[in-house]
Amino acid sequence: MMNLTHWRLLIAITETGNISKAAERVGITQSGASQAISSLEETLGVQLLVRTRGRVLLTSAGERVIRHAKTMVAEFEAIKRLGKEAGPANMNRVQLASSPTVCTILVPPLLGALKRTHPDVRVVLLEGNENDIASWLKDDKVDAGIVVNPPHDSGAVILCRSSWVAALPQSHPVALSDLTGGIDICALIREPFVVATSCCAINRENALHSSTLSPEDVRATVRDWHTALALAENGLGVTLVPAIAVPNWISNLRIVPLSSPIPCEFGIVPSAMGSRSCAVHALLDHVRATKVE
DNA sequence: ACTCTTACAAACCAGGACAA
DNA sequence: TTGTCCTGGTTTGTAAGAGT
Repeated sequence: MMNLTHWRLLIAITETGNISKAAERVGITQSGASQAISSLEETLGVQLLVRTRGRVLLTSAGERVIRHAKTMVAEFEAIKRLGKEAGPANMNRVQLASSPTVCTILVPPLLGALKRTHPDVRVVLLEGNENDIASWLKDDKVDAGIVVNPPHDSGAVILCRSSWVAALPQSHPVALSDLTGGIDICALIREPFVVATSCCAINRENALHSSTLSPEDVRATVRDWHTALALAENGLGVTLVPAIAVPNWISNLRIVPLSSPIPCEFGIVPSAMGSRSCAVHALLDHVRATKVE
């Protein structure tokens, strides 16, 4: 007969090197542990441990068995977590990943409106960079994530549409010129440049990628659009950000649309786990029902 | 000799399976 | 639903082996 206690005990013995301590750790008596291991060895028909006075060691068969035992116990713990996460307390919970910049811009109004339409849905926000968000979505660590220009096959629901705009210091020679009709991105990339990668490092779907152009003189590469704007405001260079990322408090910058507009979409992408969650569907339905700007 | 650790046996208990 | 049987685990007591 084998059960999880046997495997936990075996793992504990290899970690403590001592049957008595291992027994204490898994909550059985020394005698019970000794008998349990003997029973395990008898059932498997192979010796798993070499008992010496100072230390109990694994045989080569034991080494092979313990690898499977650890997997088994880990899988069982994962199943338990799954049950806990799917329990009544978490049925209406959505873990939503987002970059700090997007959290600032899009998430507060989204959550405010969601609270009115779906007061029972509880959103837990997780801030991370774009790599974190991609990894969390892939590994089902979150239910959904906000992604810039999500792939069409990702099941994303578009939360917001915007377009890229140039931000230039007020005193910049280009900013002083006639920019009726927008600014040509080719002219922009010859200027000292602040590159903002926020949310765009994964699929490179930023304005520069869309235009297949590279700035000639990169003065800084930052993640946060607000940081890029602050650097531009202080004369470090020009930058490109989505129009919705430009806050009201910007005063020393001239914000100019591109002469050839490059669109930018923000979508909520559900993870595999999230796509099976009622709460995530409620969130996505709410976004679908909301008029996208 | 003493201590520590492990192994073993016997009695007992708890829980599950099953039949009535 | 209840009683019986079986299985697995615990406790208690004891013995053996090895280190100090």
